[in-house]
Amino acid sequence: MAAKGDETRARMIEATRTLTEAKGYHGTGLNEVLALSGAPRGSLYHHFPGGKDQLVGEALTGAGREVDGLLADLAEEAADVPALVHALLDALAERMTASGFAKGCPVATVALEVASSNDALQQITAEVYGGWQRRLADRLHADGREAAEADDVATTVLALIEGALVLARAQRSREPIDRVRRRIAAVLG
Amino acid sequence: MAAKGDETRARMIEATRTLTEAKGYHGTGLNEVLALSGAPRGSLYHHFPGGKDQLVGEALTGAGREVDGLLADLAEEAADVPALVHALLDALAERMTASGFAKGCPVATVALEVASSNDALQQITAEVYGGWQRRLADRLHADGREAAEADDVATTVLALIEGALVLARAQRSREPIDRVRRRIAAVLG
DNA sequence: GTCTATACAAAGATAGAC
DNA sequence: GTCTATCTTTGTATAGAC
Repeated sequence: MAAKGDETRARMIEATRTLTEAKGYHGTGLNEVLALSGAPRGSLYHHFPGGKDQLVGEALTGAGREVDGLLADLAEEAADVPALVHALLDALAERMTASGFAKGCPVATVALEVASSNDALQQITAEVYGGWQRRLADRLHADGREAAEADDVATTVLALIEGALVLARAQRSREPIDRVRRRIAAVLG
Repeated sequence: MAAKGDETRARMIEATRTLTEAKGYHGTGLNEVLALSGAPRGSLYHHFPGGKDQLVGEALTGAGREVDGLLADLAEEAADVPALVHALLDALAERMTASGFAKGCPVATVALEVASSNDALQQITAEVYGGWQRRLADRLHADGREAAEADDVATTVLALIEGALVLARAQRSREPIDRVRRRIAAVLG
């Protein structure tokens, strides 16, 4: 059975995911994390001796794994890659509007903040994006694309999604996502 | 002739642009801005009575105007939109690598941080992106695209560029930009 | 009106009680 | 081993000297 400390630990990571997705690494205070998770102050460095970086790092890898699982599911269900991307964009747009434009890509905000100033976290964001890209490239390759082109297309699709999330959140509108969605067929042509 | 205070003011905005592009709104301290710009401590609230938000706001609008000017120049020089985007991606990739992956999109990092928590700055980032989108849509329309499609394509191109910059900075590699660049013809087809 | 010194709050991290 | 209280630093903002 799961110990109580493990639940607390999980709640702290979940709170960190929510807060860093909306406001980034520097915008998320550990006090906020404790308040949102309901965890007591002293538990923080007990569960995360590496401090804030460890906590945010685990939040990033957790979000990365979750999206990767979603991608794997969609890759299995969808008839083709356009259908996969359509379903993904719908899910992301819904999640974003439901959160009042607080939720977009769970790693992008932190990724941009740490890219040139925090090696440990930069490496984690790089690996998360690399995993998603590979998942898309594999499906494109399975559908008959040559490997090098599958890599180019997968990165392009991922960039398109990430960019649409940036624009949608910046403009507080799902329209950029919908516009990009209408052009997916052309992008994958 | 320009007063000395105006130069100091301009240097503070420039320093803010550099720092917020790399580390975001919350990651940029006013002490850092003062250190990088060489401005004295007391000048800050003299030149920017609105404090940090005014300073960052002016940095964002300045960066927006500068990129808009670049877009206008490229729109005039380039033979077609693919050539325009190629030139833009080349310039952005060069700028990014030359800065050690500190420079990507000058507004994206802040845009993601403030989207759901700072109304004044969110509005500025929304307007900056809106201006860039319009600039691209106008050129597409001038090239013969129907207006609604020009909007869709312009937003798609902008999203693609923004996403490529996110991935490139996260992975500290210009390869995502190069991969996207190779797919531009297909996207605009 | 330009700058130095400082106030006040919040950050991250730790020490020690239980 | 779980939590309370505190320590140090850094953040933004302001007051007052010149």
